[in-house]
Amino acid sequence: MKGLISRRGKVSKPSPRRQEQKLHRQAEILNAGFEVFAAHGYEAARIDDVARQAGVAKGTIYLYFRDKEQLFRAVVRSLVQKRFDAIAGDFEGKAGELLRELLSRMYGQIVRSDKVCAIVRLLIAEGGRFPQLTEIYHREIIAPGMKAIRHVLTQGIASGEFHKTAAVEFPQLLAAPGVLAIVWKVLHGQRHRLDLDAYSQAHLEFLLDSLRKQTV
Amino acid sequence: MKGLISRRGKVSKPSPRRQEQKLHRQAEILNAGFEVFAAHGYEAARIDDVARQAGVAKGTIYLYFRDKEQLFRAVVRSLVQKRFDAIAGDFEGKAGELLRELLSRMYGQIVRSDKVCAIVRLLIAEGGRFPQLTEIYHREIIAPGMKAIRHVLTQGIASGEFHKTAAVEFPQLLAAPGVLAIVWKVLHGQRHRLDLDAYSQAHLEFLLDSLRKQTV
Amino acid sequence: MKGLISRRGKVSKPSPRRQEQKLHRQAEILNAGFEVFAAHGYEAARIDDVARQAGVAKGTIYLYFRDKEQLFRAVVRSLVQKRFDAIAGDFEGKAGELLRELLSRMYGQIVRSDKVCAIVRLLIAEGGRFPQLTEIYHREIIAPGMKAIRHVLTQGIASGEFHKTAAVEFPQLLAAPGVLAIVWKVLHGQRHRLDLDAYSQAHLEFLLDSLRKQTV
Amino acid sequence: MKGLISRRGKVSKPSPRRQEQKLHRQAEILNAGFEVFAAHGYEAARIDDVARQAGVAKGTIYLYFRDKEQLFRAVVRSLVQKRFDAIAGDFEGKAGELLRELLSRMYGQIVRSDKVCAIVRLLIAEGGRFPQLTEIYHREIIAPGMKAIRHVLTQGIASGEFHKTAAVEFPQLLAAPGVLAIVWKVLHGQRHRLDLDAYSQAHLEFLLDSLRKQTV
DNA sequence: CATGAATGAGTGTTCATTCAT
DNA sequence: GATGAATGAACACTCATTCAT
Repeated sequence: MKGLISRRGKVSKPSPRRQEQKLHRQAEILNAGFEVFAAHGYEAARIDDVARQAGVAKGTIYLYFRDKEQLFRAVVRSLVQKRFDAIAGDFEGKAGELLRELLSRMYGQIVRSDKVCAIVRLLIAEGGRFPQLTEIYHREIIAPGMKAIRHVLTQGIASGEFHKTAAVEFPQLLAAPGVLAIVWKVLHGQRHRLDLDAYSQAHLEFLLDSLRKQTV
Repeated sequence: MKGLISRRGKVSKPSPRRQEQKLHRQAEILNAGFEVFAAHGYEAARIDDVARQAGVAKGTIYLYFRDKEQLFRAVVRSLVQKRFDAIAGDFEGKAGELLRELLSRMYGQIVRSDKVCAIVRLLIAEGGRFPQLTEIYHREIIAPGMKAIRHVLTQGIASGEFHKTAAVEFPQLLAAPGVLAIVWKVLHGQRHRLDLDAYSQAHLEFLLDSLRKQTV
Repeated sequence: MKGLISRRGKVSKPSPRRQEQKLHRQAEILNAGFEVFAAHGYEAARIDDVARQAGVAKGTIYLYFRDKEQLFRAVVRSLVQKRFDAIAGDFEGKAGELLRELLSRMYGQIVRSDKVCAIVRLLIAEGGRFPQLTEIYHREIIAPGMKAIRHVLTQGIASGEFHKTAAVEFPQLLAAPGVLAIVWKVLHGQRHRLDLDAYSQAHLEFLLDSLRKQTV
Repeated sequence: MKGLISRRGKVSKPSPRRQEQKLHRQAEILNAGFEVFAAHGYEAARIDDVARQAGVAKGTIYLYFRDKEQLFRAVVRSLVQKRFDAIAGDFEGKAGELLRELLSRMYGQIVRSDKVCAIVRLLIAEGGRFPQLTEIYHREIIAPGMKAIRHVLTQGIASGEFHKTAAVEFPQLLAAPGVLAIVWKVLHGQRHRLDLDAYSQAHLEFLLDSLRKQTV
C-alpha cells in the first residue's frame, strides 16, 4: 500500500506518462550498465560511468537499483530475456536441412553477435560471484538450446537419415564449435580472427560426416 | 665476473642460500597470486590477500613485483610456462590410436584440471585488459595444440585411415568439445556437472564417426 | 546559454546558492591547505590534516583539486593574488618622504606579516620542486616591487634630492634588509627577535645616509 | 666500559685502521646525506638514496645514526663546523679596505657557494622542525659574522673614516644584500641570474656612500 | 523525482626501521 | 661490522553510497 496514498490524501495516480518515462529511464540505465560492465567487468565498472553513459546523475541510479550488485543482476537478467527467442522456432523438413538451419542461426545470431560475446565473457568472468545468474542463463538458454539440438538429432535418427550417435546424450558436442568460436573471439579479438563463414561451413560438413549414415 | 667485487672492495656474496630463498619466496607469491586472482579476478583481488596467502607482509610483494599489474602478468606468464608440456610428446601408431591418445591427454591433463579452468576463466575475464597475455597463451598453447591436431589428421589421411576433412583447415573443430567442457565447468561448476568420462568417450566416438572412412 | 538546457530537456540549475557554497568551500580548503603546508612543508603535509582543518571529509578535497600537488599550487597561487596590492599605490611628494612611505609599507604589511613569512618559507623550501610558482611570485611581486623602488630612486635623482647610485641598477640593495628581516623571523622565530621598529628606523637612516646629496 | 671487553675476554683494541675506516665511512654518509637532504628536503629525502649515494647498504646507515632525524641533525651540524672559518681572520688596515675585504669574502666564499645556498635553503625549510639546528647556526655563524661587521664599523668610526651609523646597532643592514643574493639564487636559480660581480660592487659603493664621512 | 556534493571506508603503494645471515 | 630482505604503519587517492537541495 505504501506510496499509493500521497501525503495529501489524494489517490496517487501513477500517471501513465510518468510510468512510461520511468521505464524508459530504467532501460537506459540498464543499457548503459551493460556497456560499462561488459567493458570493464563488475569490479572495475564505475557507477559514475554508468550514470554518465545513461545521461543521468549518479544518485539517480540509486532510485532504480538498490546498489551496484542489484544493478548488475538486473543488467544480466535483462540480457537473458531478450535473447535467443529466434532459435526457439520449430523446424520442419529433412534432418540435414534442420541441422543446417540450426547452425545458420547459431552462427548468424549468436556467434557473430558482439553483444553475445560480451555477455558470455561477463558470465564467465563474474559467474563465480553470481552463480544465480549463470543458473538463469543455463535454464533459459543452454537447456532449451540442448533440447533443440536433441530434437533435431532424434528426428534425424527416427527418419533414418542419421545413425545412432553419442551426441544425443551430449548435444554439447554439436554446439561446441560455436562455443569455441565465441571464446576465440573473446580471447583473440582482432588479432587472430576466425573466418566464420568458412568455419561454420566446415562445422556443418564435419557434423554431417559424423551423423549421416553411410550412403554407400 | 661483473659484480663479484664491489666498488669498495667488499666481496659481494649473492649467497646461494639467499638466492634460493628468494626464488622460493617469489614462487610462493606467484602461487598465492594465482589463487587470489583466480578466485576474484584482477580488480577484486587484494594485494593484502595475496600477501597473507603467501605468508609474507604486504610490502614484501613489492620487493618482487613493481605493482599489482606486474604481479598479475608474472602470475599468468608463470602458468603458461609450466603447462601443456606433456602434450608436446610425439605420437606413433595408427591415427585412430593417436586420436584416442590426444583426447585422453586433453581431458586428463587439461579439461580435468581445476587450475587450467581457473586460468581460462582468468584469461577470458581479463584478456581485454591484458591482450599480450592472451597472445602468449595463443603462441605457447593454442597454436602448438592446433598443430598437433593437424598432424594427427594429416597422418591419418595419408595412411588412408581418415578421409579428407574440413577439420584440417579448422583443427578447432576437434578440440571444441574440450573447450566447451572447460567453459561448462567454469560456468556451472558444481551445479550441472558434466560426466567427463562419458563425455570424452562420446567425443571420441563422434570424431571417429566423422573422420573414418566408411568401412562398408 | 551553454549548459542551461540539458540533453534530456531538464533545466540545469547551477543554483546560485550552491555555486556560492562551492566557492566558499574551496576557499576554506585553500585556507586550511595554506596552514598545513606552511606548518609542515609540502611532503610532510597530510591531506587528512587539511581536510580536518577545513572541516570536510578527505574525499571532499579531491572534488576541488585533482591531487595534492594541484592543491598546493592552488594554495600558493591564491596567496600571491591577494598580496601586495597596497604597495602598488602611487607615491607623491619628496623622494625622502616617498622612501619613508615605501619602507613603512614594506615593514608594516610585508615583513611584519606572519603570513608573508610563511609564504616566503614555503617558496624557498619548495621552490625547487615547483619552479613555476616562484616564477609567478617573481612576476607578480618581486618585479613590481623593484620597479617601485627604482621609480622612487630615479624621481629622487631627477629632483636633485638623491645623488646617482648603483642602487638604480640593483634596487635589491634597498629592499635587502627587509628580506633579511623576513629570513631572520623565519629562522630565529621567537628566540632572537629583531626589534622591527628600531630596525626599520635604522634601515631608513642608513638608506638616506647613502642616497642623500651631501648637504655640507 | 661497554664494548671494551670482547666476548673472548681479550682487551678490544679499536684498531686504528678500523677506527679510521669508520670515520671515513661516516663522513661519506654525511656527505651523501647532505646531497640528498639538500636536493629534496627532510621529508622527501629517502634513506635509500643516501645509502646508494654513500655506497653502503641501507642498514649500514643505522649503524652510524640512530634514525633519519639523527642523521639529518648530524648532517647539518657537520656543515656548520667546516664553514666560515676563513671569515674569522682578523683584518688590518683602513676601514674602507676592511669593508671591501669583508664583502669580498662574503660574496666569494658564501654567496657564490652552491653548498651554502643549499644549507640556507635547508635551514629555512626545516628550521621549524629543528630549532636547535638554526640555533647552532646562529651561534656559530651569524653571531660571529655580526661581530665582525660591528668590529669593522666601530674601527672605522674610531679612526674617523666612518661617521656614526645605526648599522652598529644592526650589522644586519650591511650583510642584508648578501642574504638577499642567496635567497635570490635559491628562489630564482637559473632563470633570473644576478650578476654577482656587478651586484657586489654596487653593494660596496652603496655601503661606502652611506658610511663615509662627507669628504667635502 | 532528480541531482551532484559530500562522505569515509578501503586499496595500492611507499619507506623508515629491524634483523637474520 | 655490513648487508639487504622483510616488515607494517602510514598515506594519497578512489568510489559506492547517502542526502540536502
